[in-house]
Amino acid sequence: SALCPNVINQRNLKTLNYLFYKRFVEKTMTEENWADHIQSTVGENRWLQGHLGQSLLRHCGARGAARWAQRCRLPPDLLPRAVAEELQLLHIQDRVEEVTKADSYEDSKKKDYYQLPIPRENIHFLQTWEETLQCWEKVLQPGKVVGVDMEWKPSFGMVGKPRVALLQLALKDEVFLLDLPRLLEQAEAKGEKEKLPRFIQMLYSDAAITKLGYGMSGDLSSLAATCSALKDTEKQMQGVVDLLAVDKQVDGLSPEHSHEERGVRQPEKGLSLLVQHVLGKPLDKTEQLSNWEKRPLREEQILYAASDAYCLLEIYERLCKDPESFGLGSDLTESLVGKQSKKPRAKKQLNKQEAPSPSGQECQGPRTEPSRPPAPISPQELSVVCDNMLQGLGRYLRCLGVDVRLLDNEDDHRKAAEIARQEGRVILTSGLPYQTLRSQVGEGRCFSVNCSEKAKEQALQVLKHFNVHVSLGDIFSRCQ
DNA sequence: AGGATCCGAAGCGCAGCGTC
DNA sequence: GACGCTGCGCTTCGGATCCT
Repeated sequence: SALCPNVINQRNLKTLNYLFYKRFVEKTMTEENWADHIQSTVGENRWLQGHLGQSLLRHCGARGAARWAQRCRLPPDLLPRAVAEELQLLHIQDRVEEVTKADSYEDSKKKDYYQLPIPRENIHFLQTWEETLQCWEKVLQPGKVVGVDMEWKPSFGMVGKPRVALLQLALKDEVFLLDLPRLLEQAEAKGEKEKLPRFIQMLYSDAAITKLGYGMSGDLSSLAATCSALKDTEKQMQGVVDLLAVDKQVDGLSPEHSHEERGVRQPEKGLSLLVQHVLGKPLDKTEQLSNWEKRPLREEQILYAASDAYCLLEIYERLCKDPESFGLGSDLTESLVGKQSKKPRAKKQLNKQEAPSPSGQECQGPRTEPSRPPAPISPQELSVVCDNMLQGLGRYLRCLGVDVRLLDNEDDHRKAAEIARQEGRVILTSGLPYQTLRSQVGEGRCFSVNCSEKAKEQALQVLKHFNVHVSLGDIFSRCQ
């Protein structure tokens, strides 16, 4: 089967082509990662090796192809002749180059990227059960805050869900990298299959341990695919903070005020961008797409994996310290932990007017005001802008002497916000727009009217809310 | 590539409003 | 009261984005 183009070979050939696209067209893969993937795709399959040789010649010429062929250990007899000849020459030059290679890239990278603040010795790569037990004892303690992340091999053209190849747990002083495939395999051999899943289960379901992640649902679905015993982890988990949720709030409210550098580089996104915002420097993501199933892991991979989990701790700590400066409520922990139960999507609850307040922000709906009634005002002192849905109410209020502005039919809610700001008016609206408008205008500058009431009832509602006292002289006072 | 999620646009039924 | 117009609320769908 190594020689004929059967189904599996065809699929791997497709993957091979895609990898060429990534490396030479999109240019989004480092040499190391690319070589790893190429090797794991082609393996010892001579048919694929032949294809690889030809593709290399096509994409990088005889000289370049020879380099890659050497690196991927392609048998010379399968290479196009021109490449094989270059390969001979290369062997001679190689010695010289090895010396200069080492120092070139070390410096260039660092400094510009987030660096792990803990020494290398404190990153532990765990492959045995005994080591894992020690990790366990340190992690499973009430009050701990743990950065959690996972890595798996990207599924370039492969079928089926990816299996987790590495589980990273970051504590304040050390990071544990669990070689999941290895540990599971070992446990299976010993007939202790449930042990590791149980540990993970305990970690996720313990509300006293704060788990930090970024986009955890993806991690968890991979985890479920890796180990069937962990299918329900997502449902049972407690004490989880997903920093992806924070990311949006930080982004939306204070877009890059931490650094005034513009134009130079902006390709940072996702977690890297969040790290840049909060900690100053972005994350080096070059290892993200590497082959996480290959052992041993390269040093760069180990550092990347550890940083990815550890930076969560640092971000969290920083955000907890002064959440306000990042535009977050002061109750960061609670709100985010609470937010985890995001599954039940707000469906029909909105009908009942009382907006659910998901993260504890006070809502200024019609029913929250009676705590401290302001001094009564006359209708002339109230300026409002009415949603076009509430034209009836608008006219009614106008008759009572209130300064009312009605939206034209083609205007949308942004217009209402604009007018409200420019003319210092309070917005009267209903339903969903209330939620959006409230966030756009100042405190108490937006009032939600119950749509199911008649205009008269609505008007009474408004007058009561703003404590407006209507006298006989006010009525029709705005009419010429 | 492939999977998950988010977000906005579009479609649809319903109901208020104005007009006759 | 019938009719047309219009916005709301809900659902669906596709594109963008992020993850490995």
